[in-house]
Amino acid sequence: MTGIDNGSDGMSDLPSHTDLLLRKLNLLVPLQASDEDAIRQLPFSIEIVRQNRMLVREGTTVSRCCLLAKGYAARHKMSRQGKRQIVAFHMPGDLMDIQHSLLPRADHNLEMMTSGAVAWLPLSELKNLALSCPRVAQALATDALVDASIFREWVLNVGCRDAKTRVAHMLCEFIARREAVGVSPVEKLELPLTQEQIADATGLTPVHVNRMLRILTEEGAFTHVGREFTISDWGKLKLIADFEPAYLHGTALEQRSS
Amino acid sequence: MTGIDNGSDGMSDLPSHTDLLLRKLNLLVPLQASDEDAIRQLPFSIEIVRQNRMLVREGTTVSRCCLLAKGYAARHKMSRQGKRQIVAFHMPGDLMDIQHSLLPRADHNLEMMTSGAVAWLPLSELKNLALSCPRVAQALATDALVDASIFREWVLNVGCRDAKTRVAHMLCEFIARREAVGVSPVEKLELPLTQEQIADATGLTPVHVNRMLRILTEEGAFTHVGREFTISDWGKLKLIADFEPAYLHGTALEQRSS
DNA sequence: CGGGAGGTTGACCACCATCAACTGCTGTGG
DNA sequence: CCACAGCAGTTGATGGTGGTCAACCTCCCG
Repeated sequence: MTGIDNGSDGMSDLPSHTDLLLRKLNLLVPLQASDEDAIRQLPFSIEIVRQNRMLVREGTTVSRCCLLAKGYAARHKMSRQGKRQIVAFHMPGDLMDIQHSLLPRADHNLEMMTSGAVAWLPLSELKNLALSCPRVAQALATDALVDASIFREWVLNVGCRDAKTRVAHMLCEFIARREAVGVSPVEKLELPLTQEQIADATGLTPVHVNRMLRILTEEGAFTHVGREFTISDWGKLKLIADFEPAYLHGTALEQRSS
Repeated sequence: MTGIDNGSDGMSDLPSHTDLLLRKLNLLVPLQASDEDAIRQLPFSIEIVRQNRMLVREGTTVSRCCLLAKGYAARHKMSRQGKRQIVAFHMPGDLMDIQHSLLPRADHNLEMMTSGAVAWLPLSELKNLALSCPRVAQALATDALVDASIFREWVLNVGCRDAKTRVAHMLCEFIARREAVGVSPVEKLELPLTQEQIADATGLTPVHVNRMLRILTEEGAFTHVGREFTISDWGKLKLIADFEPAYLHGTALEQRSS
Protein backbone atom coordinates (compact mmCIF):
# COMPACT_ATOMS: atom_id res chain seq x y z
CA MET A 1 0.00 0.00 0.00
CA THR A 2 2.82 2.36 0.77
CA GLY A 3 4.97 3.92 -1.86
CA ILE A 4 2.34 4.28 -4.54
CA ASP A 5 1.00 7.61 -5.55
CA ASN A 6 -2.76 7.68 -5.30
CA GLY A 7 -2.96 11.42 -5.12
CA SER A 8 -4.21 13.88 -7.67
CA ASP A 9 -3.39 11.59 -10.59
CA GLY A 10 -4.87 8.54 -8.90
CA MET A 11 -5.68 5.42 -10.82
CA SER A 12 -9.36 6.09 -11.16
CA ASP A 13 -8.95 8.69 -13.89
CA LEU A 14 -6.33 6.71 -15.83
CA PRO A 15 -7.19 4.23 -18.58
CA SER A 16 -7.62 0.77 -17.14
CA HIS A 17 -5.04 -1.94 -17.79
CA THR A 18 -7.27 -3.64 -20.35
CA ASP A 19 -7.86 -0.36 -22.18
CA LEU A 20 -4.11 0.18 -22.39
CA LEU A 21 -3.62 -3.33 -23.71
CA LEU A 22 -6.42 -3.01 -26.26
CA ARG A 23 -5.03 0.26 -27.48
CA LYS A 24 -1.63 -1.27 -27.97
CA LEU A 25 -2.81 -4.47 -29.68
CA ASN A 26 -5.08 -2.49 -31.98
CA LEU A 27 -2.05 -0.59 -33.22
CA LEU A 28 -0.54 -3.90 -34.30
CA VAL A 29 -3.56 -5.77 -35.65
CA PRO A 30 -7.07 -4.29 -35.91
CA LEU A 31 -9.21 -6.28 -33.52
CA GLN A 32 -12.90 -7.06 -33.75
CA ALA A 33 -15.50 -6.63 -31.07
CA SER A 34 -15.35 -10.31 -30.15
CA ASP A 35 -11.59 -10.08 -29.69
CA GLU A 36 -11.94 -7.06 -27.45
CA ASP A 37 -14.64 -8.73 -25.41
CA ALA A 38 -12.47 -11.80 -24.89
CA ILE A 39 -9.65 -9.60 -23.65
CA ARG A 40 -11.91 -7.63 -21.35
CA GLN A 41 -13.08 -10.85 -19.73
CA LEU A 42 -9.62 -12.13 -18.92
CA PRO A 43 -9.22 -12.84 -15.19
CA PHE A 44 -6.45 -10.38 -14.45
CA SER A 45 -5.52 -9.95 -10.83
CA ILE A 46 -4.19 -6.51 -9.97
CA GLU A 47 -1.24 -6.02 -7.70
CA ILE A 48 0.08 -2.71 -6.44
CA VAL A 49 3.86 -2.94 -6.58
CA ARG A 50 6.64 -0.95 -4.98
CA GLN A 51 9.83 0.22 -6.66
CA ASN A 52 12.41 -2.54 -7.26
CA ARG A 53 9.84 -5.31 -6.98
CA MET A 54 11.23 -8.30 -8.88
CA LEU A 55 8.41 -9.62 -11.04
CA VAL A 56 10.32 -12.44 -12.74
CA ARG A 57 13.67 -13.87 -11.75
CA GLU A 58 16.16 -15.46 -14.14
CA GLY A 59 16.19 -19.23 -14.05
CA THR A 60 12.70 -19.66 -12.63
CA THR A 61 9.77 -21.16 -14.50
CA VAL A 62 7.11 -18.69 -15.52
CA SER A 63 3.49 -19.69 -15.08
CA ARG A 64 1.76 -16.34 -15.33
CA CYS A 65 2.01 -13.34 -17.51
CA CYS A 66 2.41 -9.78 -16.43
CA LEU A 67 0.68 -6.70 -17.85
CA LEU A 68 2.12 -3.38 -16.75
CA ALA A 69 -0.76 -1.13 -15.67
CA LYS A 70 1.07 1.77 -14.06
CA GLY A 71 4.69 2.76 -13.65
CA TYR A 72 7.79 1.55 -15.48
CA ALA A 73 9.70 -1.72 -15.53
CA ALA A 74 12.94 -3.04 -16.99
CA ARG A 75 14.36 -6.39 -18.02
CA HIS A 76 17.96 -7.10 -17.18
CA LYS A 77 20.64 -9.77 -17.12
CA MET A 78 23.86 -10.10 -15.16
CA SER A 79 27.31 -11.04 -16.34
CA ARG A 80 29.35 -13.35 -14.14
CA GLN A 81 31.55 -10.50 -12.97
CA GLY A 82 28.43 -8.86 -11.55
CA LYS A 83 27.74 -6.20 -14.15
CA ARG A 84 24.10 -5.61 -14.92
CA GLN A 85 22.78 -5.00 -18.42
CA ILE A 86 19.31 -3.60 -18.88
CA VAL A 87 17.98 -5.00 -22.15
CA ALA A 88 14.55 -3.38 -22.34
CA PHE A 89 12.22 -0.87 -20.75
CA HIS A 90 8.48 -1.30 -20.39
CA MET A 91 5.70 1.25 -20.55
CA PRO A 92 2.15 1.02 -19.19
CA GLY A 93 0.10 -1.26 -21.43
CA ASP A 94 2.99 -3.60 -22.23
CA LEU A 95 2.32 -7.30 -21.84
CA MET A 96 5.76 -7.93 -20.48
CA ASP A 97 6.13 -11.66 -20.52
CA ILE A 98 5.29 -12.70 -24.02
CA GLN A 99 9.01 -13.34 -24.29
CA HIS A 100 8.76 -16.04 -21.65
CA SER A 101 5.36 -17.40 -22.59
CA LEU A 102 6.64 -20.32 -24.65
CA LEU A 103 10.01 -20.91 -23.02
CA PRO A 104 10.47 -23.24 -20.07
CA ARG A 105 12.70 -20.96 -18.00
CA ALA A 106 13.21 -17.23 -17.69
CA ASP A 107 16.54 -16.12 -19.14
CA HIS A 108 16.45 -12.67 -17.58
CA ASN A 109 14.96 -10.67 -14.74
CA LEU A 110 11.97 -8.37 -14.82
CA GLU A 111 11.93 -5.62 -12.24
CA MET A 112 9.84 -2.55 -11.48
CA MET A 113 11.78 0.66 -11.82
CA THR A 114 9.13 2.78 -10.18
CA SER A 115 6.20 1.99 -7.97
CA GLY A 116 3.08 1.16 -9.93
CA ALA A 117 0.65 -1.62 -10.64
CA VAL A 118 0.69 -4.84 -12.62
CA ALA A 119 -2.07 -7.18 -13.73
CA TRP A 120 -1.28 -10.87 -13.55
CA LEU A 121 -2.79 -13.46 -15.86
CA PRO A 122 -2.19 -17.23 -15.86
CA LEU A 123 -0.27 -18.26 -18.95
CA SER A 124 -2.90 -20.92 -19.60
CA GLU A 125 -5.46 -18.14 -20.05
CA LEU A 126 -3.19 -16.35 -22.48
CA LYS A 127 -2.74 -19.53 -24.49
CA ASN A 128 -6.48 -20.17 -24.59
CA LEU A 129 -7.00 -16.63 -25.77
CA ALA A 130 -4.44 -17.08 -28.53
CA LEU A 131 -6.06 -20.33 -29.64
CA SER A 132 -9.57 -18.91 -29.78
CA CYS A 133 -8.75 -15.48 -31.24
CA PRO A 134 -6.34 -15.72 -34.17
CA ARG A 135 -6.15 -11.94 -34.58
CA VAL A 136 -5.16 -11.55 -30.95
CA ALA A 137 -2.59 -14.30 -31.39
CA GLN A 138 -1.16 -12.45 -34.35
CA ALA A 139 -1.06 -9.20 -32.42
CA LEU A 140 0.77 -10.89 -29.56
CA ALA A 141 3.24 -12.52 -31.93
CA THR A 142 3.79 -9.21 -33.70
CA ASP A 143 4.40 -7.51 -30.38
CA ALA A 144 7.06 -10.08 -29.57
CA LEU A 145 8.71 -9.46 -32.96
CA VAL A 146 8.73 -5.71 -32.34
CA ASP A 147 10.42 -6.41 -29.03
CA ALA A 148 13.04 -8.42 -30.88
CA SER A 149 13.57 -5.55 -33.31
CA ILE A 150 14.19 -3.25 -30.36
CA PHE A 151 16.74 -5.72 -29.01
CA ARG A 152 18.57 -5.63 -32.34
CA GLU A 153 18.71 -1.86 -32.22
CA TRP A 154 20.11 -2.06 -28.70
CA VAL A 155 22.88 -4.36 -29.89
CA LEU A 156 23.69 -1.74 -32.52
CA ASN A 157 23.52 1.01 -29.94
CA VAL A 158 25.99 -0.49 -27.49
CA GLY A 159 28.13 -2.09 -30.20
CA CYS A 160 28.63 0.79 -32.61
CA ARG A 161 27.88 4.16 -31.13
CA ASP A 162 29.95 6.41 -28.88
CA ALA A 163 28.83 7.35 -25.40
CA LYS A 164 27.08 10.62 -26.21
CA THR A 165 25.11 9.10 -29.08
CA ARG A 166 24.22 6.07 -27.01
CA VAL A 167 22.72 8.08 -24.18
CA ALA A 168 20.86 10.32 -26.59
CA HIS A 169 19.52 7.32 -28.48
CA MET A 170 18.25 5.68 -25.34
CA LEU A 171 16.47 8.89 -24.39
CA CYS A 172 14.92 9.16 -27.85
CA GLU A 173 13.53 5.65 -27.68
CA PHE A 174 12.15 6.25 -24.24
CA ILE A 175 10.50 9.50 -25.28
CA ALA A 176 9.06 8.04 -28.48
CA ARG A 177 7.62 5.00 -26.79
CA ARG A 178 6.36 7.03 -23.89
CA GLU A 179 4.45 9.33 -26.17
CA ALA A 180 2.95 6.34 -27.95
CA VAL A 181 1.35 5.31 -24.67
CA GLY A 182 -0.39 8.64 -24.89
CA VAL A 183 0.20 9.76 -21.35
CA SER A 184 2.30 12.79 -22.08
CA PRO A 185 3.65 15.08 -24.80
CA VAL A 186 7.13 14.63 -26.20
CA GLU A 187 8.45 17.94 -25.05
CA LYS A 188 8.16 17.33 -21.34
CA LEU A 189 9.46 14.16 -19.75
CA GLU A 190 9.80 13.02 -16.18
CA LEU A 191 12.43 10.36 -16.71
CA PRO A 192 11.88 7.55 -14.21
CA LEU A 193 15.52 6.48 -14.41
CA THR A 194 18.55 7.05 -12.24
CA GLN A 195 21.78 7.79 -14.05
CA GLU A 196 22.97 4.40 -12.89
CA GLN A 197 20.07 2.74 -14.72
CA ILE A 198 20.84 4.73 -17.86
CA ALA A 199 24.40 3.49 -17.49
CA ASP A 200 23.27 -0.13 -17.19
CA ALA A 201 21.14 0.27 -20.30
CA THR A 202 23.87 1.85 -22.41
CA GLY A 203 26.88 -0.13 -21.25
CA LEU A 204 28.52 2.90 -19.64
CA THR A 205 29.35 3.96 -16.11
CA PRO A 206 27.13 6.32 -14.10
CA VAL A 207 29.93 8.85 -13.99
CA HIS A 208 30.25 8.95 -17.73
CA VAL A 209 26.49 9.11 -18.25
CA ASN A 210 26.50 12.19 -16.05
CA ARG A 211 29.15 13.82 -18.21
CA MET A 212 27.31 12.96 -21.42
CA LEU A 213 24.08 14.43 -20.07
CA ARG A 214 25.94 17.62 -19.28
CA ILE A 215 27.43 17.78 -22.77
CA LEU A 216 24.06 17.10 -24.39
CA THR A 217 22.58 19.90 -22.30
CA GLU A 218 25.39 22.26 -23.28
CA GLU A 219 24.80 21.42 -26.93
CA GLY A 220 21.18 22.40 -26.58
CA ALA A 221 19.62 18.99 -27.16
CA PHE A 222 17.52 19.43 -24.03
CA THR A 223 17.44 21.03 -20.63
CA HIS A 224 16.79 19.22 -17.42
CA VAL A 225 16.47 19.86 -13.72
CA GLY A 226 16.91 16.60 -11.92
CA ARG A 227 14.91 14.03 -13.88
CA GLU A 228 12.56 16.59 -15.40
CA PHE A 229 13.64 16.84 -19.04
CA THR A 230 12.48 19.46 -21.49
CA ILE A 231 13.19 18.63 -25.11
CA SER A 232 13.75 21.98 -26.74
CA ASP A 233 14.71 20.64 -30.17
CA TRP A 234 13.52 17.13 -30.99
CA GLY A 235 15.03 17.22 -34.47
CA LYS A 236 18.43 18.12 -33.08
CA LEU A 237 18.22 15.41 -30.45
CA LYS A 238 17.25 12.80 -33.06
CA LEU A 239 20.18 13.86 -35.19
CA ILE A 240 22.70 13.66 -32.37
CA ALA A 241 21.22 10.31 -31.34
CA ASP A 242 21.25 8.72 -34.81
CA PHE A 243 17.63 7.88 -34.00
CA GLU A 244 15.54 6.40 -36.79
CA PRO A 245 12.27 5.15 -35.30
CA ALA A 246 11.55 2.67 -38.09
CA TYR A 247 12.75 -0.14 -35.84
CA LEU A 248 9.82 0.53 -33.50
CA HIS A 249 7.55 -0.55 -36.34
CA GLY A 250 4.87 1.99 -35.80
CA THR A 251 4.42 1.40 -32.12
CA ALA A 252 5.68 4.90 -31.52
CA LEU A 253 5.63 8.20 -33.26
CA GLU A 254 7.03 7.43 -36.67
CA GLN A 255 7.81 10.78 -38.17
CA ARG A 256 8.45 14.22 -36.82
CA SER A 257 11.16 16.28 -38.41
CA SER A 258 12.92 19.27 -36.93
CA MET B 1 26.51 -21.69 -60.17
CA THR B 2 30.04 -20.63 -59.43
CA GLY B 3 31.45 -20.41 -55.97
CA ILE B 4 29.55 -23.29 -54.43
CA ASP B 5 31.28 -26.41 -53.32
CA ASN B 6 29.64 -29.44 -54.89
CA GLY B 7 32.67 -31.62 -54.45
CA SER B 8 33.17 -34.52 -52.10
CA ASP B 9 30.63 -33.22 -49.61
CA GLY B 10 28.07 -32.34 -52.25
CA MET B 11 24.48 -31.71 -51.41
CA SER B 12 23.20 -35.14 -52.32
CA ASP B 13 24.52 -36.77 -49.15
CA LEU B 14 23.45 -33.96 -46.84
CA PRO B 15 20.08 -33.78 -45.09
CA SER B 16 17.59 -31.90 -47.24
CA HIS B 17 16.40 -28.47 -46.26
CA THR B 18 13.05 -29.82 -45.04
CA ASP B 19 14.79 -32.47 -42.93
CA LEU B 20 16.90 -29.78 -41.31
CA LEU B 21 13.82 -27.69 -40.60
CA LEU B 22 11.87 -30.63 -39.20
CA ARG B 23 14.74 -31.57 -36.96
CA LYS B 24 14.91 -28.07 -35.60
CA LEU B 25 11.18 -27.59 -35.08
CA ASN B 26 10.89 -30.96 -33.38
CA LEU B 27 13.41 -29.82 -30.82
CA LEU B 28 11.08 -26.96 -29.92
CA VAL B 29 7.66 -28.64 -30.13
CA PRO B 30 7.11 -32.34 -30.85
CA LEU B 31 5.35 -32.49 -34.19
CA GLN B 32 2.88 -35.07 -35.43
CA ALA B 33 2.95 -36.90 -38.73
CA SER B 34 0.37 -34.56 -40.25
CA ASP B 35 2.50 -31.55 -39.29
CA GLU B 36 5.55 -33.08 -40.87
CA ASP B 37 3.67 -33.92 -44.02
CA ALA B 38 2.39 -30.38 -44.32
CA ILE B 39 5.94 -29.07 -44.03
CA ARG B 40 7.27 -31.54 -46.56
CA GLN B 41 4.70 -30.38 -49.07
CA LEU B 42 5.58 -26.72 -48.85
CA PRO B 43 6.51 -25.28 -52.25
CA PHE B 44 10.07 -24.26 -51.47
CA SER B 45 12.14 -23.03 -54.37
CA ILE B 46 15.84 -23.70 -54.01
CA GLU B 47 18.43 -21.14 -54.94
CA ILE B 48 22.18 -21.66 -54.96
CA VAL B 49 23.72 -18.52 -53.53
CA ARG B 50 27.22 -17.07 -53.63
CA GLN B 51 29.06 -15.47 -50.74
CA ASN B 52 27.84 -11.97 -49.81
CA ARG B 53 24.51 -12.46 -51.51
CA MET B 54 22.07 -10.02 -49.86
CA LEU B 55 18.90 -12.00 -49.15
CA VAL B 56 16.92 -9.23 -47.46
CA ARG B 57 17.69 -5.53 -47.46
CA GLU B 58 16.73 -3.11 -44.70
CA GLY B 59 13.72 -0.97 -45.51
CA THR B 60 12.24 -3.28 -48.12
CA THR B 61 8.98 -5.15 -47.74
CA VAL B 62 9.36 -8.88 -47.28
CA SER B 63 7.00 -11.17 -49.16
CA ARG B 64 8.80 -14.46 -48.89
CA CYS B 65 10.60 -16.37 -46.23
CA CYS B 66 14.02 -17.82 -46.38
CA LEU B 67 15.21 -21.21 -45.09
CA LEU B 68 18.96 -21.67 -44.95
CA ALA B 69 19.80 -25.03 -46.52
CA LYS B 70 23.59 -24.85 -46.77
CA GLY B 71 26.23 -22.39 -45.67
CA TYR B 72 26.07 -19.58 -43.14
CA ALA B 73 24.30 -16.24 -43.06
CA ALA B 74 24.25 -13.17 -40.82
CA ARG B 75 21.85 -10.37 -40.04
CA HIS B 76 23.26 -6.90 -39.66
CA LYS B 77 22.40 -3.24 -39.28
CA MET B 78 24.34 -0.08 -39.99
CA SER B 79 24.76 3.03 -37.87
CA ARG B 80 24.64 6.39 -39.62
CA GLN B 81 28.40 6.80 -39.34
CA GLY B 82 28.76 3.64 -41.41
CA LYS B 83 29.69 1.10 -38.79
CA ARG B 84 28.18 -2.33 -39.25
CA GLN B 85 26.79 -4.40 -36.39
CA ILE B 86 26.13 -8.08 -36.93
CA VAL B 87 23.20 -9.00 -34.69
CA ALA B 88 22.82 -12.71 -35.43
CA PHE B 89 24.32 -15.70 -37.21
CA HIS B 90 22.35 -18.40 -38.95
CA MET B 91 23.03 -22.10 -39.30
CA PRO B 92 21.67 -24.57 -41.84
CA GLY B 93 18.06 -25.39 -40.96
CA ASP B 94 17.24 -21.90 -39.67
CA LEU B 95 14.07 -20.33 -40.98
CA MET B 96 15.67 -16.93 -41.14
CA ASP B 97 12.82 -14.57 -41.70
CA ILE B 98 10.35 -15.35 -38.99
CA GLN B 99 11.48 -12.03 -37.54
CA HIS B 100 10.14 -10.22 -40.57
CA SER B 101 7.09 -12.39 -41.19
CA LEU B 102 4.60 -10.14 -39.41
CA LEU B 103 6.30 -6.77 -39.82
CA PRO B 104 5.69 -4.54 -42.82
CA ARG B 105 9.30 -3.59 -43.48
CA ALA B 106 12.67 -5.19 -42.85
CA ASP B 107 14.60 -3.41 -40.13
CA HIS B 108 17.91 -5.08 -40.91
CA ASN B 109 19.84 -6.85 -43.65
CA LEU B 110 20.26 -10.55 -44.19
CA GLU B 111 23.38 -11.63 -46.02
CA MET B 112 25.14 -14.88 -46.87
CA MET B 113 28.53 -15.16 -45.24
CA THR B 114 29.56 -18.16 -47.28
CA SER B 115 28.33 -19.63 -50.47
CA GLY B 116 25.49 -22.08 -49.97
CA ALA B 117 21.85 -22.64 -50.72
CA VAL B 118 18.57 -21.21 -49.52
CA ALA B 119 14.98 -22.35 -49.96
CA TRP B 120 12.42 -19.63 -50.55
CA LEU B 121 8.82 -19.85 -49.46
CA PRO B 122 6.06 -17.27 -49.99
CA LEU B 123 5.03 -15.74 -46.66
CA SER B 124 1.41 -16.53 -47.51
CA GLU B 125 2.31 -20.22 -47.49
CA LEU B 126 3.95 -19.87 -44.11
CA LYS B 127 0.89 -18.13 -42.73
CA ASN B 128 -1.43 -20.81 -44.09
CA LEU B 129 0.78 -23.43 -42.50
CA ALA B 130 0.63 -21.66 -39.16
CA LEU B 131 -3.15 -21.38 -39.35
CA SER B 132 -3.69 -25.03 -40.19
CA CYS B 133 -1.06 -26.55 -37.90
CA PRO B 134 -1.15 -25.05 -34.41
CA ARG B 135 1.84 -27.10 -33.23
CA VAL B 136 3.92 -25.79 -36.11
CA ALA B 137 2.73 -22.27 -35.34
CA GLN B 138 3.85 -22.72 -31.77
CA ALA B 139 7.21 -24.07 -32.87
CA LEU B 140 7.72 -21.10 -35.16
CA ALA B 141 6.73 -18.66 -32.43
CA THR B 142 9.04 -20.40 -29.98
CA ASP B 143 11.87 -20.20 -32.46
CA ALA B 144 11.32 -16.47 -32.75
CA LEU B 145 11.41 -16.14 -28.97
CA VAL B 146 14.67 -18.09 -28.78
CA ASP B 147 16.08 -15.69 -31.36
CA ALA B 148 15.02 -12.81 -29.12
CA SER B 149 16.74 -14.46 -26.16
CA ILE B 150 19.93 -14.65 -28.19
CA PHE B 151 19.61 -10.95 -29.01
CA ARG B 152 19.37 -10.18 -25.30
CA GLU B 153 22.52 -12.14 -24.63
CA TRP B 154 24.27 -10.20 -27.39
CA VAL B 155 23.29 -6.93 -25.75
CA LEU B 156 24.84 -8.25 -22.56
CA ASN B 157 27.91 -9.41 -24.44
CA VAL B 158 28.74 -6.11 -26.08
CA GLY B 159 27.47 -4.02 -23.18
CA CYS B 160 29.17 -5.68 -20.21
CA ARG B 161 32.10 -7.89 -21.16
CA ASP B 162 35.68 -7.04 -22.05
CA ALA B 163 37.13 -7.76 -25.45
CA LYS B 164 38.66 -11.16 -24.71
CA THR B 165 35.49 -12.48 -23.08
CA ARG B 166 33.34 -11.10 -25.89
CA VAL B 167 35.27 -12.87 -28.61
CA ALA B 168 35.35 -16.10 -26.64
CA HIS B 169 31.63 -15.90 -25.97
CA MET B 170 30.82 -15.38 -29.62
CA LEU B 171 32.91 -18.41 -30.48
CA CYS B 172 31.18 -20.49 -27.82
CA GLU B 173 27.75 -19.63 -29.15
CA PHE B 174 28.81 -20.41 -32.68
CA ILE B 175 30.28 -23.73 -31.67
CA ALA B 176 27.29 -24.73 -29.53
CA ARG B 177 24.75 -23.87 -32.18
CA ARG B 178 26.82 -25.44 -34.90
CA GLU B 179 26.99 -28.72 -33.04
CA ALA B 180 23.23 -28.62 -32.52
CA VAL B 181 22.81 -28.69 -36.28
CA GLY B 182 24.59 -31.99 -36.09
CA VAL B 183 27.02 -31.45 -38.90
CA SER B 184 30.22 -31.57 -36.89
CA PRO B 185 31.71 -32.29 -33.48
CA VAL B 186 32.50 -29.49 -31.05
CA GLU B 187 36.22 -30.06 -31.00
CA LYS B 188 36.92 -29.21 -34.61
CA LEU B 189 35.51 -26.11 -36.21
CA GLU B 190 36.00 -24.49 -39.55
CA LEU B 191 34.92 -20.98 -38.66
CA PRO B 192 33.28 -19.37 -41.68
CA LEU B 193 34.07 -15.88 -40.42
CA THR B 194 36.71 -13.33 -41.20
CA GLN B 195 38.19 -11.47 -38.26
CA GLU B 196 36.43 -8.40 -39.56
CA GLN B 197 33.09 -10.19 -39.24
CA ILE B 198 33.93 -11.29 -35.70
CA ALA B 199 34.74 -7.64 -35.01
CA ASP B 200 31.39 -6.49 -36.40
CA ALA B 201 29.60 -9.03 -34.24
CA THR B 202 31.41 -8.12 -31.03
CA GLY B 203 31.63 -4.36 -31.40
CA LEU B 204 35.42 -4.42 -31.69
CA THR B 205 37.93 -3.65 -34.43
CA PRO B 206 39.51 -6.35 -36.60
CA VAL B 207 42.92 -5.45 -35.21
CA HIS B 208 41.81 -5.98 -31.65
CA VAL B 209 39.99 -9.22 -32.49
CA ASN B 210 43.27 -10.48 -33.89
CA ARG B 211 45.04 -9.67 -30.64
CA MET B 212 42.33 -11.33 -28.55
CA LEU B 213 42.49 -14.50 -30.66
CA ARG B 214 46.24 -14.61 -30.10
CA ILE B 215 45.82 -14.18 -26.34
CA LEU B 216 43.11 -16.85 -26.20
CA THR B 217 45.42 -19.18 -28.09
CA GLU B 218 48.30 -18.43 -25.74
CA GLU B 219 46.05 -19.15 -22.76
CA GLY B 220 45.25 -22.55 -24.20
CA ALA B 221 41.56 -22.02 -24.88
CA PHE B 222 42.03 -23.35 -28.40
CA THR B 223 44.50 -23.63 -31.23
CA HIS B 224 43.86 -22.52 -34.77
CA VAL B 225 45.55 -22.41 -38.11
CA GLY B 226 43.76 -19.90 -40.24
CA ARG B 227 40.06 -20.46 -39.65
CA GLU B 228 40.48 -24.09 -38.60
CA PHE B 229 39.88 -24.07 -34.87
CA THR B 230 40.60 -26.95 -32.51
CA ILE B 231 38.96 -26.61 -29.12
CA SER B 232 41.35 -28.35 -26.77
CA ASP B 233 39.53 -27.51 -23.55
CA TRP B 234 35.85 -26.69 -23.91
CA GLY B 235 35.41 -26.18 -20.17
CA LYS B 236 38.21 -23.67 -20.06
CA LEU B 237 36.86 -21.80 -23.07
CA LYS B 238 33.38 -21.67 -21.54
CA LEU B 239 34.86 -20.29 -18.33
CA ILE B 240 36.87 -17.59 -20.05
CA ALA B 241 33.84 -16.73 -22.17
CA ASP B 242 31.34 -16.50 -19.28
CA PHE B 243 29.26 -18.80 -21.47
CA GLU B 244 26.06 -20.20 -19.95
CA PRO B 245 24.06 -21.86 -22.72
CA ALA B 246 20.71 -21.59 -20.90
CA TYR B 247 19.83 -18.62 -23.08
CA LEU B 248 19.80 -20.90 -26.13
CA HIS B 249 16.84 -22.69 -24.53
CA GLY B 250 17.83 -26.17 -25.49
CA THR B 251 18.45 -25.48 -29.13
CA ALA B 252 22.09 -26.29 -28.54
CA LEU B 253 24.12 -28.52 -26.33
CA GLU B 254 22.93 -27.62 -22.85
CA GLN B 255 25.45 -29.17 -20.56
CA ARG B 256 29.00 -30.29 -20.88
CA SER B 257 31.34 -29.53 -18.05
CA SER B 258 35.12 -29.51 -18.17
C1' DC C 1 53.94 -11.95 -62.09
C1' DG C 2 50.79 -8.69 -60.06
C1' DG C 3 46.84 -7.46 -57.38
C1' DG C 4 43.77 -7.88 -53.66
C1' DA C 5 41.82 -9.68 -49.50
C1' DG C 6 42.67 -11.23 -45.05
C1' DG C 7 45.76 -11.52 -41.33
C1' DT C 8 49.63 -9.83 -38.12
C1' DT C 9 52.28 -6.68 -35.52
C1' DG C 10 53.89 -2.20 -33.54
C1' DA C 11 53.41 2.72 -32.07
C1' DC C 12 50.50 6.03 -30.41
C1' DC C 13 46.50 8.05 -28.43
C1' DA C 14 41.56 8.86 -27.04
C1' DC C 15 37.64 7.48 -24.94
C1' DC C 16 35.82 5.90 -21.19
C1' DA C 17 36.57 3.44 -16.54
C1' DT C 18 38.10 3.96 -12.03
C1' DC C 19 38.78 6.14 -7.72
C1' DA C 20 37.80 9.67 -4.73
C1' DA C 21 35.85 13.73 -2.72
C1' DC C 22 32.08 16.57 -2.22
C1' DT C 23 27.25 18.36 -2.82
C1' DG C 24 22.26 18.36 -2.17
C1' DC C 25 18.24 16.07 -0.99
C1' DT C 26 15.14 13.06 1.65
C1' DG C 27 13.68 10.34 5.21
C1' DT C 28 14.36 8.93 10.00
C1' DG C 29 15.14 9.10 14.75
C1' DG C 30 16.76 11.47 18.78
C1' DC D 1 14.10 20.98 15.85
C1' DC D 2 18.48 19.29 14.50
C1' DA D 3 21.64 15.27 13.54
C1' DC D 4 22.60 11.86 10.81
C1' DA D 5 22.58 8.33 7.31
C1' DG D 6 21.99 7.10 2.73
C1' DC D 7 21.22 7.69 -2.00
C1' DA D 8 21.67 10.21 -6.31
C1' DG D 9 24.18 13.37 -8.62
C1' DT D 10 28.51 16.13 -9.75
C1' DT D 11 33.26 17.03 -10.62
C1' DG D 12 38.35 16.27 -10.93
C1' DA D 13 42.59 13.41 -11.47
C1' DT D 14 44.54 9.44 -13.35
C1' DG D 15 45.10 5.24 -15.97
C1' DG D 16 43.91 1.30 -19.00
C1' DT D 17 41.38 -0.84 -22.61
C1' DG D 18 40.70 -0.80 -27.03
C1' DG D 19 40.72 2.36 -31.38
C1' DT D 20 43.50 4.29 -35.08
C1' DC D 21 47.07 4.39 -38.35
C1' DA D 22 50.53 2.20 -40.75
C1' DA D 23 53.58 -1.26 -42.49
C1' DC D 24 54.21 -5.71 -43.90
C1' DC D 25 53.11 -10.58 -44.59
C1' DT D 26 50.86 -14.61 -46.66
C1' DC D 27 47.87 -16.71 -49.57
C1' DC D 28 45.00 -17.13 -53.45
C1' DC D 29 43.59 -16.29 -57.98
C1' DG D 30 43.69 -14.13 -62.35
